Amino acid sequence: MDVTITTGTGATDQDRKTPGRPRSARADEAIIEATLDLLASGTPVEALSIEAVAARAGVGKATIYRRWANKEQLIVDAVASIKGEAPAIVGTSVRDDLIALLRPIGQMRKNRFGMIMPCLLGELRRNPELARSYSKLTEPRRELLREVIRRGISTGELRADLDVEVAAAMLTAPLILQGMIAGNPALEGVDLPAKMVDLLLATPAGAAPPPAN
Amino acid sequence: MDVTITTGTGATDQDRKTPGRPRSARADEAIIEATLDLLASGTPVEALSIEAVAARAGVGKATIYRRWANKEQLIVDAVASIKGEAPAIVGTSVRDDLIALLRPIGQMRKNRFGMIMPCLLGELRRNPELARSYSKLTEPRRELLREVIRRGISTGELRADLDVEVAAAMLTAPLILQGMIAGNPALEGVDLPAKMVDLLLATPAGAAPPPAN
Amino acid sequence: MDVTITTGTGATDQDRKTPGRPRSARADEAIIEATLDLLASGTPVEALSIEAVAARAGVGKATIYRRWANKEQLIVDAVASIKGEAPAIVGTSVRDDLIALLRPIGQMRKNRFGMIMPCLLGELRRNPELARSYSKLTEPRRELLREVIRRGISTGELRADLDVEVAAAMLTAPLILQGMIAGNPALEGVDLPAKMVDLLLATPAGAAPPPAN
Amino acid sequence: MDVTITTGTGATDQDRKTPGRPRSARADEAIIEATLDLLASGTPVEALSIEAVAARAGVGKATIYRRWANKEQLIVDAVASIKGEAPAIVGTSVRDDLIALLRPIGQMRKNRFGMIMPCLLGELRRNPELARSYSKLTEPRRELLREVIRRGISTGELRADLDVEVAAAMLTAPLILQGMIAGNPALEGVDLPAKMVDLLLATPAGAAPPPAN
DNA sequence: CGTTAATCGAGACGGTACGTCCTGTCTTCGG
DNA sequence: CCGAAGACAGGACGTACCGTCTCGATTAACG
Repeated sequence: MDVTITTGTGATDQDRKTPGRPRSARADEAIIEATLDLLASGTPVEALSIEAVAARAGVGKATIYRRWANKEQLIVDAVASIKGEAPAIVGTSVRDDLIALLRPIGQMRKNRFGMIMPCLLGELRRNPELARSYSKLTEPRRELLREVIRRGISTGELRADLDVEVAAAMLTAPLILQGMIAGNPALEGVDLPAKMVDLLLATPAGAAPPPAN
Repeated sequence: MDVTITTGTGATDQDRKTPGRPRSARADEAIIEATLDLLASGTPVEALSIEAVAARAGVGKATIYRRWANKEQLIVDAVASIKGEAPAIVGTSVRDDLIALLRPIGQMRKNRFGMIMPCLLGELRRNPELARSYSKLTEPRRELLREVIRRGISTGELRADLDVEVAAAMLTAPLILQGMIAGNPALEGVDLPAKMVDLLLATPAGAAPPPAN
Repeated sequence: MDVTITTGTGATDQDRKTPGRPRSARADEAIIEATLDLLASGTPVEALSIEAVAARAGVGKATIYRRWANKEQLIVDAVASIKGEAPAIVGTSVRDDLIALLRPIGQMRKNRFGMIMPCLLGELRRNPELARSYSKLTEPRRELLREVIRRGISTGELRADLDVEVAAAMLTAPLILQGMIAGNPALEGVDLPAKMVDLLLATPAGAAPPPAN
Repeated sequence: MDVTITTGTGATDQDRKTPGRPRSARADEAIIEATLDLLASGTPVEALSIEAVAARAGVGKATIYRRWANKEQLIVDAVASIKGEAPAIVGTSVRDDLIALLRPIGQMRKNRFGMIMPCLLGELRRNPELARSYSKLTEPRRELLREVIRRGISTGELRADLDVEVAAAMLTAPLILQGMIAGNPALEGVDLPAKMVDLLLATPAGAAPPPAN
């Protein structure tokens, strides 16, 4: 077994042209599109069948299996393809920047990304490689967050004893949990991002602004 | 079709005894036991088949379907039945209590509860009733945590501007995410519970105690 | 008809008083009636389920199993209970008597007995005891037929070289086959009983009557 | 849902080749063979399960359901496939020919065809199309018989007032009944074919040949 | 410019599991 | 003890997908 499953990116390292008919790009698109369609239209991820994807894409099942080794990888690729939305832009105060960065996480529930992700968690748990590939996907946003935190520390806006990674986790995890999973009804009406950021400020919010700068 | 699926709680509405042979308690146990056995022995939740549970429990499939409408509810009931371990006990300082309370959450990864839960998230997301029943399961521990936080605020150990719910979320969510899902490699060696608790102390850990205030 | 439905346990006809509550005759009737109802209303014999009979009779399944060892015996008893119609009466000439005796056999197709019997053939084939009990059921009619044939031979109306059993078989079998099973379309409009009897007359029908008598 | 179940004849309406992988002829054979094996090895027809056929044939259940809409049609096709043995050949006297033609019918009891057929009668009764297809199967033998009878009438060996169809029915029906169903014990040792044929001879067997007539 | 070889759609293949139904047995209750 | 109700273990039903395979028909680039 020495199959080459190109999985999307398909960086054909070398110039060695494969003989025979090349793979149809239209099929790729149609498959991804069909997958997202089905997921968005309510199909639970675990109940998504390759058969249905093939039918909706107007494609033979083998055409899918030729590209993706299994259902999960297809779904991950499909999800990755929608993840391309631009992240938030940076503004004036560190507090505002953090809040702007965090807010969309809490609203995942409402978009199709939030509908799909929780169902992948089980698979992510079992398949570390997949988890890594997913984490690479979200890395840019996380890096952005870390940078803002670092800036906050250096400007004195945030507590000096902050560990950047720990702070990032404390800020994002509650939102992710709230966004993906059922969440705590006691937090329903609360402006969670602001409240959390305030807890990490060097000076309690509402108090005098940080000494200088 | 007017089936009664009793699912565990078995609230005998009234004293009216149901006619016919009563359901066997041994079957109940055998089914739950078989389910946990299979899950603990590596079967991915989504791949757990009623057929296999029935076979291992030495029970007809109908006996399972008579009690649980679907696989997910069976799994939730099964999981609920193992969750009964007593939570941590309270000690001396608020900081130590919090850490003692949080530490086991981060170690879920290693026990079978941590193996099972992530796979249920998708189902929890779609099925609010199920989510509620699950949340009732974890409520005692959450309440304990909230109490300790409240105590910390009143003694002045924790920041006065803490929202109890927000603080609880910030402390638990990172651990849950780290425990259930792959998590951040940058946090691998870190004593997350301690680091997080320290960030919510009124006075940075190691510094002088709060100035009366 | 003196049906003793005890089929199996049998021997209720003694004075030995059984202790406890006696079996309800209403249940017996209801079960038989329900069985015939279901069969007559199109249910294929092989698809008749004890469950359905019990439900329609308003009786527990165990009540049926207590009386009949299995489905086939229940059906046979049920069929036996409708078989009690009086056989034909004997008249003037042997030819007319035979025809009168044979005609109803050909019309079985139209009554519910004809609907039910063919489905029992398979069972009769495998279960000789059952076959014997069925044959006992039809014996009176067959004996009547043999008697008429014997009379015909002695009066000279029928061929002298007739074997009574063989003649009876030749007269009844085509009608049974035609009545129970699909039958030959070429025989659809034909007055089969008359034609067959004529072939066994000593003198061809329409020719001069037998010499003496 | 617009499935085509080809069931044997497979009249390819047009030359238009169906796309996709063609159906495997080996599977066809294996299924039929397994069906006959099971039936011949004692399985009552009504108890024959598709599951068992599939298992013995080494075939998926779907492969069977793709070809036959239900169990009965599968069985009929299976039976049809064994019925192909050449019928008897014609000889010298009409009497001998008839007897040679009839004898195998009475011996059906002993071969697997005789084991299987009675169980199909119920189905034949309910399903006229099926009955027709079965009757087509036996037609060649019946036609042969009719021909011999016609020859017997024209040569004067058989009674002149015979109706061919009626005579055929009288000769075959008793044998079929005796062969398929339990039958009359009084006929057990009798050479039924010979006895019956003799009754239709113009001159009683052993007597002088017909007087020219 | 015809080979050659991998692609395409379609759909059959051997399987597994589904959730329903029925079997024949058992276990309870109330009469 | 009977009758009803209904749970029990078992097993077949017919369906839906799985992941693989085999078709005839396209496509390119290579020779």
